[in-house]
Amino acid sequence: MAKAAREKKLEPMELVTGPIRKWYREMDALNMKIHNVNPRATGHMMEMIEAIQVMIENGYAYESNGTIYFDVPKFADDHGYPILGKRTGDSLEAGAGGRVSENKLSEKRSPLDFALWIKAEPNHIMKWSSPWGKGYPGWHLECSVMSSKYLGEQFDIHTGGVDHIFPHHPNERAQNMAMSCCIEEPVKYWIHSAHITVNGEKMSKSKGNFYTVAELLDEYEPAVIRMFFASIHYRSQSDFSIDSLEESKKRLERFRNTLRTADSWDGGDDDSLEGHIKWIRKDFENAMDDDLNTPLAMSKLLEFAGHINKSKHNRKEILVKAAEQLKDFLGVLGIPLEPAEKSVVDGGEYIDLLLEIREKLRENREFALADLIRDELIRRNIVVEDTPEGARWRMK
RNA sequence: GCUGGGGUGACAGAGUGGCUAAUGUGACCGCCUGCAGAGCGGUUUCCCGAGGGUUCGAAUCCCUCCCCCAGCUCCA
Repeated sequence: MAKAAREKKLEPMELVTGPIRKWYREMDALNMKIHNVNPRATGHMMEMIEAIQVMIENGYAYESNGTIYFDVPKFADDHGYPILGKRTGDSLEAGAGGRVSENKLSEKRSPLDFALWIKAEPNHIMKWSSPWGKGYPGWHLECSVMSSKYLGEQFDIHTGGVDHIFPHHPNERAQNMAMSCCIEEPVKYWIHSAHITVNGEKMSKSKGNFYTVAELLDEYEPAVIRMFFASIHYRSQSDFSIDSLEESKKRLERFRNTLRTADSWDGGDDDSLEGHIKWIRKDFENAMDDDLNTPLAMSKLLEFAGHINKSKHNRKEILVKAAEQLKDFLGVLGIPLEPAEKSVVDGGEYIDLLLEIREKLRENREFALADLIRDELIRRNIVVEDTPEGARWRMK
Protein backbone atom coordinates (compact mmCIF):
# COMPACT_ATOMS: atom_id res chain seq x y z
CA MET A 1 0.00 0.00 0.00
CA ALA A 2 2.83 2.34 0.86
CA LYS A 3 4.26 1.65 -2.58
CA ALA A 4 0.95 2.35 -4.36
CA ALA A 5 0.49 5.56 -2.38
CA ARG A 6 3.89 6.79 -3.46
CA GLU A 7 3.27 5.95 -7.09
CA LYS A 8 -0.13 7.60 -7.22
CA LYS A 9 0.97 10.45 -4.95
CA LEU A 10 -2.02 9.93 -2.70
CA GLU A 11 -2.46 9.70 1.02
CA PRO A 12 -2.70 6.03 2.01
CA MET A 13 -6.08 6.75 3.56
CA GLU A 14 -7.37 8.17 0.29
CA LEU A 15 -6.29 5.03 -1.44
CA VAL A 16 -8.51 2.72 0.57
CA THR A 17 -11.73 4.75 0.40
CA GLY A 18 -12.74 3.50 -3.03
CA PRO A 19 -12.19 -0.21 -2.30
CA ILE A 20 -14.06 0.12 0.99
CA ARG A 21 -17.07 1.62 -0.75
CA LYS A 22 -16.97 -1.10 -3.37
CA TRP A 23 -16.87 -3.69 -0.62
CA TYR A 24 -20.01 -2.23 0.97
CA ARG A 25 -21.84 -2.28 -2.34
CA GLU A 26 -20.91 -5.89 -2.98
CA MET A 27 -21.83 -7.02 0.50
CA ASP A 28 -25.23 -5.35 0.09
CA ALA A 29 -25.68 -7.03 -3.27
CA LEU A 30 -24.90 -10.40 -1.71
CA ASN A 31 -27.45 -9.84 1.05
CA MET A 32 -24.71 -9.78 3.67
CA LYS A 33 -25.41 -7.98 6.89
CA ILE A 34 -22.84 -5.32 7.60
CA HIS A 35 -21.46 -4.73 11.08
CA ASN A 36 -22.96 -1.85 13.00
CA VAL A 37 -19.54 -0.39 13.71
CA ASN A 38 -16.75 -0.46 11.17
CA PRO A 39 -13.79 1.16 12.86
CA ARG A 40 -10.57 2.09 11.08
CA ALA A 41 -7.14 1.64 12.62
CA THR A 42 -5.94 5.06 11.55
CA GLY A 43 -8.74 6.62 13.56
CA HIS A 44 -7.53 4.99 16.78
CA MET A 45 -3.94 6.14 17.06
CA MET A 46 -4.42 7.72 20.48
CA GLU A 47 -6.03 4.61 21.89
CA MET A 48 -3.23 2.46 20.55
CA ILE A 49 -0.55 4.62 22.09
CA GLU A 50 -2.40 4.59 25.41
CA ALA A 51 -2.72 0.81 25.22
CA ILE A 52 1.03 0.48 24.76
CA GLN A 53 1.63 2.69 27.77
CA VAL A 54 -0.63 0.49 29.86
CA MET A 55 1.20 -2.61 28.71
CA ILE A 56 4.55 -1.04 29.61
CA GLU A 57 3.17 -0.13 33.04
CA ASN A 58 1.90 -3.65 33.50
CA GLY A 59 5.35 -4.96 32.71
CA TYR A 60 4.55 -6.73 29.47
CA ALA A 61 6.24 -4.37 27.05
CA TYR A 62 9.64 -2.68 26.77
CA GLU A 63 11.35 -0.15 24.57
CA SER A 64 14.37 -0.97 22.51
CA ASN A 65 15.91 1.60 20.19
CA GLY A 66 12.66 3.50 19.65
CA THR A 67 10.60 0.37 19.02
CA ILE A 68 8.29 -1.14 21.64
CA TYR A 69 8.17 -4.89 21.94
CA PHE A 70 5.75 -7.21 23.69
CA ASP A 71 7.52 -9.46 26.21
CA VAL A 72 6.26 -12.88 25.18
CA PRO A 73 8.24 -15.07 27.62
CA LYS A 74 7.02 -13.04 30.58
CA PHE A 75 3.45 -13.21 29.37
CA ALA A 76 3.77 -16.94 28.69
CA ASP A 77 4.90 -17.53 32.27
CA ASP A 78 1.91 -15.63 33.66
CA HIS A 79 -0.88 -16.63 31.29
CA GLY A 80 0.25 -19.26 28.79
CA TYR A 81 1.05 -18.67 25.16
CA PRO A 82 0.05 -19.09 22.42
CA ILE A 83 -3.04 -21.15 23.52
CA LEU A 84 -4.44 -20.92 20.01
CA GLY A 85 -2.53 -22.96 17.51
CA LYS A 86 -1.07 -25.12 20.28
CA ARG A 87 2.47 -24.23 19.37
CA THR A 88 5.27 -24.04 21.83
CA GLY A 89 7.98 -21.46 21.74
CA ASP A 90 10.56 -24.13 21.01
CA SER A 91 8.93 -25.12 17.76
CA LEU A 92 9.28 -21.66 16.34
CA GLU A 93 12.33 -20.86 14.36
CA ALA A 94 13.45 -17.29 14.91
CA GLY A 95 12.90 -15.16 11.83
CA ALA A 96 11.53 -18.11 9.86
CA GLY A 97 9.39 -15.81 7.77
CA GLY A 98 12.48 -14.12 6.44
CA ARG A 99 11.00 -10.70 7.02
CA VAL A 100 12.82 -9.77 10.16
CA SER A 101 16.15 -8.15 9.64
CA GLU A 102 19.20 -9.14 11.71
CA ASN A 103 19.46 -5.89 13.62
CA LYS A 104 15.77 -6.00 14.50
CA LEU A 105 16.25 -9.46 15.91
CA SER A 106 19.07 -8.21 18.08
CA GLU A 107 16.81 -5.50 19.55
CA LYS A 108 14.48 -8.09 20.98
CA ARG A 109 14.99 -9.75 24.32
CA SER A 110 13.46 -12.91 22.89
CA PRO A 111 12.92 -13.83 19.25
CA LEU A 112 9.30 -14.52 20.18
CA ASP A 113 8.67 -10.90 21.08
CA PHE A 114 6.60 -8.93 18.63
CA ALA A 115 6.40 -5.22 17.95
CA LEU A 116 3.73 -2.98 19.41
CA TRP A 117 5.15 0.25 18.06
CA ILE A 118 7.71 0.44 15.31
CA LYS A 119 10.18 3.25 14.93
CA ALA A 120 9.69 4.78 11.48
CA GLU A 121 12.57 5.03 9.05
CA PRO A 122 12.83 8.56 7.61
CA ASN A 123 11.22 7.56 4.30
CA HIS A 124 8.35 5.64 5.85
CA ILE A 125 5.14 7.09 4.49
CA MET A 126 2.76 6.42 7.39
CA LYS A 127 3.97 7.64 10.74
CA TRP A 128 2.59 9.27 13.83
CA SER A 129 4.08 11.07 16.82
CA SER A 130 4.33 9.13 20.02
CA PRO A 131 6.13 9.30 23.37
CA TRP A 132 8.80 7.14 21.71
CA GLY A 133 9.23 9.28 18.61
CA LYS A 134 7.81 9.00 15.10
CA GLY A 135 6.54 5.57 14.34
CA TYR A 136 3.61 3.36 13.53
CA PRO A 137 1.75 0.61 15.37
CA GLY A 138 2.42 -3.10 15.07
CA TRP A 139 -0.19 -5.00 13.15
CA HIS A 140 -1.77 -6.92 16.03
CA LEU A 141 -2.46 -3.83 18.08
CA GLU A 142 -5.37 -2.25 16.24
CA CYS A 143 -7.48 -5.36 16.66
CA SER A 144 -6.97 -5.45 20.41
CA VAL A 145 -7.68 -1.79 20.81
CA MET A 146 -10.73 -1.57 18.60
CA SER A 147 -12.34 -4.82 19.72
CA SER A 148 -12.06 -3.97 23.39
CA LYS A 149 -13.22 -0.43 22.77
CA TYR A 150 -16.41 -1.38 20.92
CA LEU A 151 -17.17 -4.84 22.29
CA GLY A 152 -15.82 -4.62 25.81
CA GLU A 153 -12.93 -6.28 27.61
CA GLN A 154 -14.54 -9.65 27.09
CA PHE A 155 -16.75 -10.55 24.16
CA ASP A 156 -18.33 -13.70 22.77
CA ILE A 157 -17.17 -14.38 19.26
CA HIS A 158 -14.08 -13.42 17.32
CA THR A 159 -13.96 -14.55 13.70
CA GLY A 160 -11.14 -14.65 11.23
CA GLY A 161 -9.35 -16.81 8.71
CA VAL A 162 -7.27 -19.86 9.58
CA ASP A 163 -4.20 -17.88 8.62
CA HIS A 164 -4.66 -15.90 11.82
CA ILE A 165 -4.62 -18.86 14.19
CA PHE A 166 -0.96 -18.08 14.55
CA PRO A 167 0.52 -15.62 15.13
CA HIS A 168 -2.04 -12.87 14.88
CA HIS A 169 -4.77 -14.08 17.19
CA PRO A 170 -2.53 -15.35 20.01
CA ASN A 171 -0.75 -12.00 19.94
CA GLU A 172 -4.01 -10.14 19.90
CA ARG A 173 -5.23 -12.18 22.85
CA ALA A 174 -2.01 -11.55 24.73
CA GLN A 175 -2.33 -7.82 24.17
CA ASN A 176 -5.94 -7.77 25.31
CA MET A 177 -4.95 -9.50 28.51
CA ALA A 178 -1.84 -7.43 29.07
CA MET A 179 -3.70 -4.16 28.68
CA SER A 180 -6.71 -5.07 30.80
CA CYS A 181 -4.80 -6.59 33.70
CA CYS A 182 -7.18 -9.22 34.93
CA ILE A 183 -9.69 -10.79 32.59
CA GLU A 184 -9.50 -14.54 32.20
CA GLU A 185 -10.07 -14.76 28.47
CA PRO A 186 -10.91 -11.78 26.28
CA VAL A 187 -12.77 -13.92 23.73
CA LYS A 188 -15.11 -16.82 24.47
CA TYR A 189 -15.11 -18.37 21.00
CA TRP A 190 -12.55 -18.00 18.25
CA ILE A 191 -14.08 -18.99 14.95
CA HIS A 192 -11.64 -19.56 12.12
CA SER A 193 -12.86 -20.12 8.61
CA ALA A 194 -10.93 -22.05 5.99
CA HIS A 195 -9.85 -20.40 2.76
CA ILE A 196 -11.51 -21.54 -0.41
CA THR A 197 -9.48 -22.62 -3.40
CA VAL A 198 -10.46 -21.81 -6.95
CA ASN A 199 -10.48 -24.62 -9.49
CA GLY A 200 -8.38 -26.65 -7.07
CA GLU A 201 -5.74 -23.99 -6.56
CA LYS A 202 -5.02 -21.38 -3.94
CA MET A 203 -6.00 -17.96 -5.15
CA SER A 204 -3.11 -15.72 -5.90
CA LYS A 205 -2.72 -12.30 -7.38
CA SER A 206 0.21 -13.30 -9.53
CA LYS A 207 -1.64 -16.25 -11.07
CA GLY A 208 -4.80 -14.21 -11.49
CA ASN A 209 -6.80 -17.37 -10.84
CA PHE A 210 -9.69 -15.75 -9.04
CA TYR A 211 -13.11 -14.36 -9.77
CA THR A 212 -14.25 -11.03 -8.43
CA VAL A 213 -17.66 -10.64 -6.84
CA ALA A 214 -18.51 -8.07 -9.50
CA GLU A 215 -17.85 -10.40 -12.40
CA LEU A 216 -19.73 -13.27 -10.78
CA LEU A 217 -22.70 -10.99 -10.21
CA ASP A 218 -22.76 -10.27 -13.94
CA GLU A 219 -23.51 -13.93 -14.59
CA TYR A 220 -25.26 -15.15 -11.47
CA GLU A 221 -27.85 -13.76 -9.16
CA PRO A 222 -26.69 -13.18 -5.57
CA ALA A 223 -28.81 -16.05 -4.23
CA VAL A 224 -26.77 -18.51 -6.29
CA ILE A 225 -23.53 -17.29 -4.74
CA ARG A 226 -25.03 -17.50 -1.26
CA MET A 227 -26.29 -20.99 -2.06
CA PHE A 228 -22.71 -22.03 -2.80
CA PHE A 229 -21.46 -20.73 0.54
CA ALA A 230 -24.36 -22.28 2.44
CA SER A 231 -23.55 -25.62 0.82
CA ILE A 232 -20.00 -25.79 2.17
CA HIS A 233 -18.81 -25.83 5.75
CA TYR A 234 -16.99 -22.71 6.93
CA ARG A 235 -14.25 -24.73 8.58
CA SER A 236 -13.57 -27.08 5.66
CA GLN A 237 -11.33 -26.10 2.87
CA SER A 238 -13.61 -26.09 -0.16
CA ASP A 239 -13.14 -25.53 -3.82
CA PHE A 240 -14.92 -22.87 -5.78
CA SER A 241 -15.51 -23.28 -9.48
CA ILE A 242 -18.05 -22.35 -12.09
CA ASP A 243 -19.21 -25.98 -11.97
CA SER A 244 -19.90 -25.67 -8.26
CA LEU A 245 -21.83 -22.46 -8.89
CA GLU A 246 -23.88 -24.22 -11.55
CA GLU A 247 -24.76 -26.89 -9.03
CA SER A 248 -25.79 -24.20 -6.57
CA LYS A 249 -27.96 -22.70 -9.26
CA LYS A 250 -29.70 -26.04 -9.71
CA ARG A 251 -30.33 -26.36 -6.00
CA LEU A 252 -31.85 -22.93 -5.97
CA GLU A 253 -34.03 -23.86 -8.92
CA ARG A 254 -35.20 -26.99 -7.13
CA PHE A 255 -36.39 -24.89 -4.20
CA ARG A 256 -38.09 -22.43 -6.50
CA ASN A 257 -39.84 -25.19 -8.41
CA THR A 258 -41.12 -26.60 -5.16
CA LEU A 259 -42.43 -23.24 -3.98
CA ARG A 260 -43.94 -22.39 -7.33
CA THR A 261 -45.68 -25.74 -7.60
CA ALA A 262 -46.96 -25.74 -4.03
CA ASP A 263 -48.29 -22.25 -4.55
CA SER A 264 -50.31 -23.36 -7.56
CA TRP A 265 -51.96 -26.27 -5.77
CA ASP A 266 -55.47 -25.94 -4.42
CA GLY A 267 -54.82 -28.50 -1.69
CA GLY A 268 -56.95 -31.34 -0.35
CA ASP A 269 -57.73 -32.71 3.09
CA ASP A 270 -54.55 -34.64 3.81
CA ASP A 271 -52.26 -33.44 6.62
CA SER A 272 -49.21 -35.67 6.20
CA LEU A 273 -46.94 -32.68 5.71
CA GLU A 274 -47.58 -31.30 9.17
CA GLY A 275 -45.21 -33.77 10.80
CA HIS A 276 -42.46 -32.88 8.35
CA ILE A 277 -42.80 -29.22 9.23
CA LYS A 278 -42.21 -30.09 12.85
CA TRP A 279 -39.22 -32.24 11.94
CA ILE A 280 -37.56 -29.72 9.67
CA ARG A 281 -37.54 -27.18 12.50
CA LYS A 282 -35.73 -29.63 14.72
CA ASP A 283 -33.37 -30.88 12.04
CA PHE A 284 -32.45 -27.44 10.81
CA GLU A 285 -31.79 -26.09 14.27
CA ASN A 286 -29.78 -29.14 15.29
CA ALA A 287 -27.60 -28.83 12.21
CA MET A 288 -26.99 -25.12 12.79
CA ASP A 289 -26.32 -25.67 16.49
CA ASP A 290 -23.67 -28.21 15.54
CA ASP A 291 -20.93 -25.71 14.72
CA LEU A 292 -22.96 -24.12 11.94
CA ASN A 293 -23.21 -27.25 9.85
CA THR A 294 -24.81 -25.47 6.91
CA PRO A 295 -24.24 -28.30 4.39
CA LEU A 296 -26.23 -30.61 6.64
CA ALA A 297 -28.88 -27.96 7.21
CA MET A 298 -29.12 -27.50 3.46
CA SER A 299 -29.57 -31.22 2.89
CA LYS A 300 -32.42 -31.22 5.39
CA LEU A 301 -34.07 -28.37 3.54
CA LEU A 302 -33.73 -30.20 0.22
CA GLU A 303 -35.26 -33.24 1.83
CA PHE A 304 -38.09 -31.10 3.14
CA ALA A 305 -38.66 -29.69 -0.34
CA GLY A 306 -38.98 -33.28 -1.55
CA HIS A 307 -41.70 -33.89 1.03
CA ILE A 308 -43.58 -30.81 -0.11
CA ASN A 309 -43.38 -32.05 -3.70
CA LYS A 310 -45.24 -35.16 -2.64
CA SER A 311 -47.93 -33.36 -0.67
CA LYS A 312 -50.26 -32.07 -3.33
CA HIS A 313 -53.34 -33.18 -1.44
CA ASN A 314 -52.49 -31.61 1.89
CA ARG A 315 -54.72 -28.89 3.22
CA LYS A 316 -53.95 -25.55 1.62
CA GLU A 317 -53.06 -23.91 4.92
CA ILE A 318 -50.48 -26.62 5.61
CA LEU A 319 -48.97 -26.11 2.17
CA VAL A 320 -48.74 -22.40 2.83
CA LYS A 321 -47.15 -23.02 6.22
CA ALA A 322 -44.60 -25.40 4.75
CA ALA A 323 -43.64 -22.94 2.03
CA GLU A 324 -43.23 -20.18 4.60
CA GLN A 325 -41.06 -22.40 6.76
CA LEU A 326 -38.83 -23.26 3.82
CA LYS A 327 -38.45 -19.62 2.86
CA ASP A 328 -37.68 -18.65 6.46
CA PHE A 329 -34.87 -21.14 6.82
CA LEU A 330 -33.36 -20.32 3.45
CA GLY A 331 -33.49 -16.72 4.62
CA VAL A 332 -31.48 -17.68 7.70
CA LEU A 333 -28.83 -18.98 5.32
CA GLY A 334 -28.87 -15.67 3.48
CA ILE A 335 -30.78 -16.95 0.48
CA PRO A 336 -33.82 -14.83 -0.35
CA LEU A 337 -36.34 -16.63 -2.53
CA GLU A 338 -38.75 -13.90 -3.44
CA PRO A 339 -40.15 -14.85 -6.83
CA ALA A 340 -39.30 -11.50 -8.32
CA GLU A 341 -38.54 -13.01 -11.70
CA LYS A 342 -41.80 -12.15 -13.42
CA SER A 343 -41.90 -8.53 -12.47
CA VAL A 344 -38.36 -8.17 -13.77
CA VAL A 345 -39.51 -8.95 -17.28
CA ASP A 346 -41.05 -6.19 -19.33
CA GLY A 347 -44.15 -7.29 -21.16
CA GLY A 348 -45.05 -10.17 -18.90
CA GLU A 349 -48.71 -9.72 -19.81
CA TYR A 350 -47.89 -10.39 -23.48
CA ILE A 351 -46.26 -13.65 -22.52
CA ASP A 352 -49.42 -14.55 -20.65
CA LEU A 353 -51.37 -13.68 -23.79
CA LEU A 354 -49.14 -15.90 -25.95
CA LEU A 355 -49.66 -18.76 -23.55
CA GLU A 356 -53.41 -18.29 -23.71
CA ILE A 357 -53.28 -18.56 -27.49
CA ARG A 358 -51.01 -21.58 -27.19
CA GLU A 359 -53.52 -23.17 -24.86
CA LYS A 360 -56.23 -22.84 -27.52
CA LEU A 361 -53.90 -24.34 -30.12
CA ARG A 362 -53.23 -27.30 -27.85
CA GLU A 363 -56.92 -27.82 -27.29
CA ASN A 364 -57.27 -28.06 -31.06
CA ARG A 365 -54.28 -30.40 -31.17
CA GLU A 366 -52.31 -28.00 -33.30
CA PHE A 367 -49.11 -28.97 -31.56
CA ALA A 368 -46.71 -27.76 -34.23
CA LEU A 369 -47.83 -24.16 -33.73
CA ALA A 370 -48.07 -24.56 -29.96
CA ASP A 371 -44.50 -25.89 -29.84
CA LEU A 372 -43.30 -23.04 -32.03
CA ILE A 373 -44.50 -20.57 -29.42
CA ARG A 374 -42.77 -22.55 -26.70
CA ASP A 375 -39.53 -22.84 -28.70
CA GLU A 376 -39.46 -19.14 -29.48
CA LEU A 377 -40.01 -18.29 -25.82
CA ILE A 378 -37.23 -20.60 -24.67
CA ARG A 379 -34.91 -18.86 -27.11
CA ARG A 380 -35.67 -15.74 -25.13
CA ASN A 381 -34.85 -17.58 -21.88
CA ILE A 382 -38.46 -18.07 -20.93
CA VAL A 383 -39.31 -21.61 -19.87
CA VAL A 384 -42.88 -22.74 -20.41
CA GLU A 385 -44.23 -25.55 -18.26
CA ASP A 386 -47.56 -27.25 -18.75
CA THR A 387 -49.14 -28.46 -15.54
CA PRO A 388 -52.51 -29.92 -14.65
CA GLU A 389 -53.31 -26.44 -13.33
CA GLY A 390 -52.51 -24.84 -16.68
CA ALA A 391 -49.39 -23.49 -18.36
CA ARG A 392 -46.96 -21.25 -16.51
CA TRP A 393 -43.68 -19.63 -17.35
CA ARG A 394 -40.50 -18.51 -15.67
CA MET A 395 -37.17 -16.98 -16.54
CA LYS A 396 -34.45 -19.50 -17.11
C1' G B 1 11.41 -29.45 8.86
C1' C B 2 7.52 -27.96 12.44
C1' U B 3 2.17 -27.16 13.36
C1' G B 4 -2.79 -27.78 11.85
C1' G B 5 -6.61 -29.67 8.47
C1' G B 6 -7.92 -33.47 5.13
C1' G B 7 -8.25 -38.26 1.75
C1' U B 8 -16.05 -41.02 1.66
C1' G B 9 -19.77 -43.56 -4.34
C1' A B 10 -19.01 -40.80 -11.57
C1' C B 11 -18.77 -35.60 -9.15
C1' A B 12 -19.82 -32.21 -5.00
C1' G B 13 -20.46 -33.06 0.08
C1' A B 14 -22.52 -34.66 5.36
C1' G B 15 -21.58 -38.46 8.80
C1' U B 16 -16.56 -39.37 13.92
C1' G B 17 -18.33 -46.65 17.54
C1' G B 18 -23.95 -49.94 16.23
C1' C B 19 -30.75 -49.16 12.02
C1' U B 20 -30.27 -50.43 4.53
C1' A B 21 -23.49 -44.33 5.16
C1' A B 22 -27.41 -38.23 4.52
C1' U B 23 -28.40 -34.74 0.60
C1' G B 24 -27.70 -32.69 -4.29
C1' U B 25 -25.77 -33.21 -9.30
C1' G B 26 -24.68 -36.45 -13.53
C1' A B 27 -25.90 -41.00 -16.26
C1' C B 28 -29.54 -44.81 -17.32
C1' C B 29 -34.66 -46.95 -16.79
C1' G B 30 -39.80 -46.21 -15.55
C1' C B 31 -44.35 -43.15 -14.22
C1' C B 32 -46.67 -38.59 -15.76
C1' U B 33 -47.08 -35.58 -20.65
C1' G B 34 -49.58 -34.81 -27.47
C1' C B 35 -44.21 -33.89 -26.92
C1' A B 36 -41.17 -31.36 -23.50
C1' G B 37 -40.31 -29.16 -18.67
C1' A B 38 -41.05 -29.72 -13.55
C1' G B 39 -42.11 -33.57 -10.22
C1' C B 40 -42.27 -38.73 -8.47
C1' G B 41 -40.14 -43.95 -8.26
C1' G B 42 -35.91 -47.05 -9.32
C1' U B 43 -30.70 -48.22 -10.80
C1' U B 44 -25.58 -46.48 -10.67
C1' U B 45 -24.27 -47.40 -4.33
C1' C B 46 -22.86 -53.82 0.34
C1' C B 47 -18.49 -48.14 -0.89
C1' C B 48 -15.20 -44.85 3.36
C1' G B 49 -6.30 -43.56 0.79
C1' A B 50 -3.12 -48.51 2.08
C1' G B 51 -1.85 -52.09 5.77
C1' G B 52 -2.17 -53.80 10.76
C1' G B 53 -4.58 -53.56 15.69
C1' U B 54 -8.55 -52.71 19.67
C1' U B 55 -13.88 -54.19 19.93
C1' C B 56 -19.49 -58.49 20.03
C1' G B 57 -19.37 -54.37 16.35
C1' A B 58 -15.00 -49.20 13.03
C1' A B 59 -15.61 -44.64 7.70
C1' U B 60 -15.59 -43.31 12.97
C1' C B 61 -10.70 -45.29 18.24
C1' C B 62 -5.05 -46.82 18.23
C1' C B 63 -0.30 -47.79 15.32
C1' U B 64 2.61 -47.62 10.69
C1' C B 65 2.84 -45.86 5.79
C1' C B 66 1.34 -43.04 1.22
C1' C B 67 -0.86 -38.66 -0.84
C1' C B 68 -3.20 -33.55 -0.83
C1' C B 69 -3.90 -28.63 1.29
C1' A B 70 -2.86 -24.57 4.60
C1' G B 71 0.14 -21.77 8.16
C1' C B 72 5.00 -20.92 10.15
C1' U B 73 6.25 -13.34 13.81
C1' C B 74 6.75 -6.46 12.69
C1' C B 75 2.21 -7.22 5.02
C1' A B 76 -2.59 -5.51 7.61
